[in-house]
Amino acid sequence: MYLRYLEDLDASGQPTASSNELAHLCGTTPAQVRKDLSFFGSFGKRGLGYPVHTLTAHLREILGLGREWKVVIVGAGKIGAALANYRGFLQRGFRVVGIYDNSPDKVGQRWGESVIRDTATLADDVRHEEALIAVLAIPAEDAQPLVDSLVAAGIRAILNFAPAKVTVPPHVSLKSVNMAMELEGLSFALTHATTTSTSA
Amino acid sequence: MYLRYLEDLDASGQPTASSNELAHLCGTTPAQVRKDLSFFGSFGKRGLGYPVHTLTAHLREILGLGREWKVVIVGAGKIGAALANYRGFLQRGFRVVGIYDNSPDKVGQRWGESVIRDTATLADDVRHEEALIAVLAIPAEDAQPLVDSLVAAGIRAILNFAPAKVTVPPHVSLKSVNMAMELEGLSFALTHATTTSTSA
DNA sequence: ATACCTTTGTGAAGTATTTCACAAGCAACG
DNA sequence: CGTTGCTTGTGAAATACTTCACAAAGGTAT
Repeated sequence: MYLRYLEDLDASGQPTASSNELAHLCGTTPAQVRKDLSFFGSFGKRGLGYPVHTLTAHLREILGLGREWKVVIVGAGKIGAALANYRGFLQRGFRVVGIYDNSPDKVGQRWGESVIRDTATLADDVRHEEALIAVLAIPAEDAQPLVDSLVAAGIRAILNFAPAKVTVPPHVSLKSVNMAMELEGLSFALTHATTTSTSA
Repeated sequence: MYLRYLEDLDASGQPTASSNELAHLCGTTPAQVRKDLSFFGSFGKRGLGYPVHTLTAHLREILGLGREWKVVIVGAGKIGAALANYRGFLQRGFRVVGIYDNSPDKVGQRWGESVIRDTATLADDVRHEEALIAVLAIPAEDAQPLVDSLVAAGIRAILNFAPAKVTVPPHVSLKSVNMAMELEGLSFALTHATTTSTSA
């Protein structure tokens, strides 16, 4: 989150930012900002604040964005299309090396520079290309079997958009985004609206 | 999260579930399950566990899913399409009452049962229909102005898929999903992979 | 060079959350 | 109908996180 706002500040040419300023941007407190950043090192200058450009570079490094990550997208539906189109990935070092689907209608279609491949070849491709990250945008019922084959093929992280429970062994990182669950969180907030305000 | 797994158990006909069982399903601990549920009431039977069907109903009520929420989708791109297609919303009481876009090419197109309307009419429609939830799937630069007009029109909750910072007044709930940020979290986990395993 | 203003980095204090551990409740069985 | 085995609900303990508050710097103006 800090990286996001620091990039904006950097682009606007601002040389430094105080914890107070970052806190207001990020919706947190100055003390929180200082504690968070101090966990990774001592980046600021007293009396002046944090050097925006340098700190941005440090955070990128900390997040592991100094290298290129190969990503496969599984599922050439609407969400898969949205992800494949999203320029933000490449900008941040995530290179989509393949888009997969198991429908014969879709396999072979051209999407931008890439051609949709058959999910049957996914595991071999992952192994061969050494792709470490997979993004899943497939029906719920296909999720777990596919995850298992990806894990067997050496995948190391999975971003799951399928509305399904998936489990992975401890050495694989997993993050699930469930749109229905997000809306339910909002429903809860609305139902119990006092002065309570959710954000971020 | 509990609701998700309880629904599965309910569908499979299982009459009760212990905190231990729920914990394993949800990737948490039995004590955590009991503390969480006890916050809202005393649902379980000692020696037996929690009654799956009853608890499911209780959680739905707690989450505010006992009513219908009117939702507008703004942005008829790929993500908007994915959201509009998603059957999960209706199943959970979220009824999409309108899909909006500001591109003349898109306005008027039919998508399933609905026709894409012009964003220019959005604020009036929200006011008139009394839609309380908006889902944003639009370019980053359009996000804040649109949010402001939605807020002025009486929207009460926003689910934001635009990769942009948006701010809302305290009486409006906001949840943002940023795909690049999710991937960066995975990148961090991979970069600092020791035995550390992220999940959920 | 000195005084003064600003802002970091960080122990200590204050909150919040999670885990422990166990009494009390319920069902089943003989 | 008592005994046994399992499971909840919950105070208390343990752990984690956030905020406070202030000494130590860095800059700036005179």
